[in-house]
Amino acid sequence: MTRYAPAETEKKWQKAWEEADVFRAERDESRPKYYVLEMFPYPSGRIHIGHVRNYTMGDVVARYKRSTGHNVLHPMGWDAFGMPAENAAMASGGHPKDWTYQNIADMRDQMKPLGLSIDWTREFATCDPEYYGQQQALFLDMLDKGLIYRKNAVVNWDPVDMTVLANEQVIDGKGWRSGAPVERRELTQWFFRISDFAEELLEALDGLEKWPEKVRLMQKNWIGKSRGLEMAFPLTEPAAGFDRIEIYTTRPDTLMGASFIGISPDHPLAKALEAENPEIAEFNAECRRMGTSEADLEKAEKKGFDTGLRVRHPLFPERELPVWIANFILMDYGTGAIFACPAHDQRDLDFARKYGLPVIDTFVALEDGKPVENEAFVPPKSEKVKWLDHFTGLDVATGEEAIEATIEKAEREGWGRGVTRYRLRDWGLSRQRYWGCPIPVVHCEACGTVPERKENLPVRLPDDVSFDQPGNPLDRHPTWRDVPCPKCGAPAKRETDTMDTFVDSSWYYARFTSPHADVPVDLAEAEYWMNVDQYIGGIEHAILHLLYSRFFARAMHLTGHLPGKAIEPFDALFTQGMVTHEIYLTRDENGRPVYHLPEEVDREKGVLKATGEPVEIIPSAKMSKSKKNVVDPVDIIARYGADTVRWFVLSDSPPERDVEWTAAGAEGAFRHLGRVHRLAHEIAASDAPANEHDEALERERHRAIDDVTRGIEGFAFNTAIARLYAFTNAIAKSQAGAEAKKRAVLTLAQLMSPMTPHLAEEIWAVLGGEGLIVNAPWPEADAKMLVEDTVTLPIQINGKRRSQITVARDLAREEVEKHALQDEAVQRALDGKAPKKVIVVPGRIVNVVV
RNA sequence: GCCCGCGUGGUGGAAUGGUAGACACAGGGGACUUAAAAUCCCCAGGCAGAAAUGCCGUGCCGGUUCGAGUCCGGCCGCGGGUACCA
Repeated sequence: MTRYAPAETEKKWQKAWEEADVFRAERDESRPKYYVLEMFPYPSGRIHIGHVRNYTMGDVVARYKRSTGHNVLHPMGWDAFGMPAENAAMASGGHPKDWTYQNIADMRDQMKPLGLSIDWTREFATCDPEYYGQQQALFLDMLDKGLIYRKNAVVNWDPVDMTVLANEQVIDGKGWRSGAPVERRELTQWFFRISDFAEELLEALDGLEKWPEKVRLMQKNWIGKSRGLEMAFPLTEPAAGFDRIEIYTTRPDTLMGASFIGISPDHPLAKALEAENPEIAEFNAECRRMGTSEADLEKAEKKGFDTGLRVRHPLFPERELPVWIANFILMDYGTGAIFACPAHDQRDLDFARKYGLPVIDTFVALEDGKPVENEAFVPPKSEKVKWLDHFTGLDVATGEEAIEATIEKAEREGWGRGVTRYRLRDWGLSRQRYWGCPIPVVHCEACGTVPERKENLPVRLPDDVSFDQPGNPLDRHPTWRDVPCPKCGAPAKRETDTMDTFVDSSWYYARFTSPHADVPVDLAEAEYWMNVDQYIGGIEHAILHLLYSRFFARAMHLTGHLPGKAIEPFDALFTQGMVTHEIYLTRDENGRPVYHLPEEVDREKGVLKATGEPVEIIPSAKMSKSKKNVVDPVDIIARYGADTVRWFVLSDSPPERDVEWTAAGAEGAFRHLGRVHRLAHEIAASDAPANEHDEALERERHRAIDDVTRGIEGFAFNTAIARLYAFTNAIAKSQAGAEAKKRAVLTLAQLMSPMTPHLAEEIWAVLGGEGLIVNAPWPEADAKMLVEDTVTLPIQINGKRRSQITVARDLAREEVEKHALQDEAVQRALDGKAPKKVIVVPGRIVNVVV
């Protein structure tokens, strides 16, 4: 008998699929289509176990849908622009392009042995000029439609390297290479008007029924619709050309608790005051000496500066409030100015206590309402509270009621307007980097900003660049940068910023429907293939990538590049958990982390093998190359074969949950597949006659079909596999005849085929299945074979399981109760008394309360 | 800080509000073998007990319910996102 030898058989079946060209997807109106897509990878150079998990899940869905008669589109490509390629070029002197294409070749070589049912004829990389040229065409059409505009925005500026840093490159407020404290600096940048779509993107979330609730909730909160009041506080004396400060608040009901006005260091008034007051200039400069990330700003120590200016409270003209510049107020939200109500906002309270500002209660709890001391009183807006002499006359009311009453009063009296605002900001797409899609515009002194002509697309990245100095090499590339104006022909300069890589990944799913078209998307193909029926990817993309894609699909529709049906491009979304692994780090002389590979660390002693230096161990974190905690699955594939790895990653954990990676257990998966292989050969050689055990095995076969099918449909791959273990055990133990066993093993092979396609083909061939299993229709369970005549019910006494009874499946409730009360354990517990209550849940449980 | 998740045996995990620990991994015992490997069989949450069985047990505290791992409230811990990592 042949041993299970995946190294040989997996290649053989991959060749058979290739020769039959089974995974090529062609438009075919006569068959229902199914488009399954996994989030495409960044070509870091090595696949990691998270990729394997992601693509195996997608492959299970793709293969299952194929066998249920669908015309399946299952493509693969590369999210190939981005910072790591430039970092590699800076570190080792190569070119981002060479690095990227080499990585793609390497990763493709690592992926192919997995036997994924991918239509490789549709493969592309976002750094292919054929792709990014079409992206430039989309940009021009969107610019023409008014979906894109320019404005100033802040970036992280490294004053030593004289370059813009990504948030990731700012560590503890310092540039990652120079170590210099970063500054916030304003640049003119391109923006998508995504905030114009805030309401629509919010409302459409309700229709995404096949998306996880948590993702919809995250997006809802991110869009952040709020109802509030816009109003102005007049300055007691005009200053720096301002006579008032416009604020926006979602809690106008607490206006009488206002204790000061806070403005952002980037507020126009704050900037104007810098010219007059060197102390303010210094304070603002200090505030700007930090990164731009929201997390950093919010977590930074709260600091303020009293401008000395005063405003008059519009409702209580006798009250004057001081105007402070505060580092925690963001210019991007609202108007960049707030009124602070320390009694009902913890951050305001901390600030007030620090600077000795008043704390004025506006409401207290209904029961034992006490004034605020060191903890702000912030009940839910829907909770009734006792108002203290409220200006609307309310006494006991909820926050919501008080807000509405305040807005109504403000509008009636003319000192404020109720407005709806969104937290969502426009999407800045400019990046001051080389390795991205060039923004196809030219800046002309006479004509201003001029779009490139479409016939000149793609605007190709120049190859002759170097990364031996910091900054964007496009800025110092005269023959690429200096071009004639497309409009007037005068000397002009190309835009040297490139696009955010999120733009690349916001439409690749549409490009896959016609990857070689000479327009961005062939509408006939998109009409057939869109939408993506099942999208699969990491939960870390729950907001940005998915929200940008939803916006971009709408923008593409408005510019005629997608049919209206595709404005929500992903019908169903599954967010897989991340594969995590320990991180090992030491610190350099400046306290900055230095990461180490697992093999460099003595895990037992917690030290570096080479130096004996102690390492910090972070127990669990997302795998990332920069943190050096990526585990390479290639060795395991080489050792056990693709089917074992596929089986193992699916069986190991529920797909939506994060998993700490450990290879322990892969061996067991391999042994099991070997067992299935052996079982198939034994049964193929058997001629045991039909007998009385056949029916039981046949019933088990139908139950397995039913359970596994439901497991796959519901993304419960781990339990589907547990069921397949049980089915295998049942076949092995069964004494049924050879025919019944053959039927069972053929079904086992089919049920396993989405997970372990090579082994399934092998078994199918051994047992004389017709053609390739990949082309065989999915087995169907006979409902009649699934029902049992009797059912065993647990009996609880006072909610604790004490006994059980076996009764006919359809026995009446009263009869079940009667039987249960006869039970010995129940009799003992009752001790002759009548039960207080008996609960019978038919088919499930009996609970006797004594 | 804010938003969203997650927390169950030695380990991965299972469980429409209804028998907590399915199915595995690691482990222990046994069969086969000269031996080993491979394979097959059995055991296995904790405590007490020879056993029957009893008590305890799903991060912690409280609540709803005949019944809570599951629902609600409050904590603790961990993870993701936080708009220039992808």
